Amino acid sequence: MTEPSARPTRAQQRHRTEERILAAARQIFAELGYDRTTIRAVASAAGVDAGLVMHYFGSKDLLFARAVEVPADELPGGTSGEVAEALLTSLGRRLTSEPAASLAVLRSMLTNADAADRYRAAAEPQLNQITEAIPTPDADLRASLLSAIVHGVIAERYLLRLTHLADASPEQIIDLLRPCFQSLTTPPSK
Amino acid sequence: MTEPSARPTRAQQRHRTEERILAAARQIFAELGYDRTTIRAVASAAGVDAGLVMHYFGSKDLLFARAVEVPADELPGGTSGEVAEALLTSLGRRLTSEPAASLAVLRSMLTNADAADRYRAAAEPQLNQITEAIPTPDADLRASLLSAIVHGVIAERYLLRLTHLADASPEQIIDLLRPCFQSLTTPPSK
DNA sequence: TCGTTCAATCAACAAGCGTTGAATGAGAGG
DNA sequence: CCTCTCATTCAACGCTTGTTGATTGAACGA
Repeated sequence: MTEPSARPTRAQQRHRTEERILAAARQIFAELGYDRTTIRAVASAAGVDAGLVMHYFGSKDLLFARAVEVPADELPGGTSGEVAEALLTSLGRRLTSEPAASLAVLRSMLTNADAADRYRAAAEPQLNQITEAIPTPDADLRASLLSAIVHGVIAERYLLRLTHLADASPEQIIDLLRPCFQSLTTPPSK
Repeated sequence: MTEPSARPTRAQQRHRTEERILAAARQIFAELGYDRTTIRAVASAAGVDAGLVMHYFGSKDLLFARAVEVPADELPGGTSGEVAEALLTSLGRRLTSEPAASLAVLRSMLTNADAADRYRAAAEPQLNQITEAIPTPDADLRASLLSAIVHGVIAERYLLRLTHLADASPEQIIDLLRPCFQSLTTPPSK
């Protein structure tokens, strides 16, 4: 008979503390980027000692890796038009909720090689999916442009906080971008 | 009679050294971003002592400010179609030559508040120019999206080096983006 | 020519960083 | 109850960083 809110077992305690550290790490990495985030700051935000963070995660790099690992959301393939619409709804999801983990990657991407690799790794299957759906020889370039647009919009909305982009509703942004995505996924009509 | 290649005067010598430091700073800031760039690395790349960099520029922040100050290139106003085309040629210019100064800003933007302000300050007049040319109530959002696209493409080409984007010719990229820019600068036709 | 200026170097500081190893003290297991 | 485990803390290390002040020596002005 395990009482519901009894004293936690050791394994539970460890797991809770790890999660608390990871949550703090995600938030601070997202706010400050990799370089400016210190292990001491993460530890103090999680209410533990810096040594404990090292003891649990091994190094700052490994902590970053654990903090930002996230299941890449699936992007179903299909015709070019379907992929365009799927990309738009995926963008809409990322414009509605604000996942600290992917913001941490996005902010650290330009200065941390590991974050850049992680970004590429997360982007690659999506890029391939898009590429296959576009029936033109320059499909890979078109897919890369789509990716650049998505991440440019997210970066300027959440990280740079350009006012007009930060205030707009996701639907408004998506509606404005729909013709762009359609023209990039569709071969020249003539 | 000032011989052409005589021993340089003191003022000349100082100016040359300052320029050498600034060039090194631009390159290293562009490669590594603000945080990872050290004054010692800049000094050594310029072939001088780190103390001299401080003596000339006062602080790392001021050095960064001097290194990335750049005359904002003019963007002539006009009809919405003209602005779209002007934006495209401006993008083409930035995809052809590779100005280290603006890459330094771009790379440091997400982690250095000064770089972010600088980016905003450089983008604002262009944004206004674009906004005025678009005859819709959501003109400012459209302008912000155009800016996000431009910088997203540049970032993924030069900083992240996504292969398909890095290899493509500027003309190819511009041709693919033209419909996007036209749809964003033009009110819904129906 | 003499004193001043100033470009340039050198050595050092204080602070902050990631990281380590020993110490503590409370749970787990027999 | 005794022992082992392990979550957690603490103090310290070696290093790098931005920044400073003294110092040198050559160009400059009178």
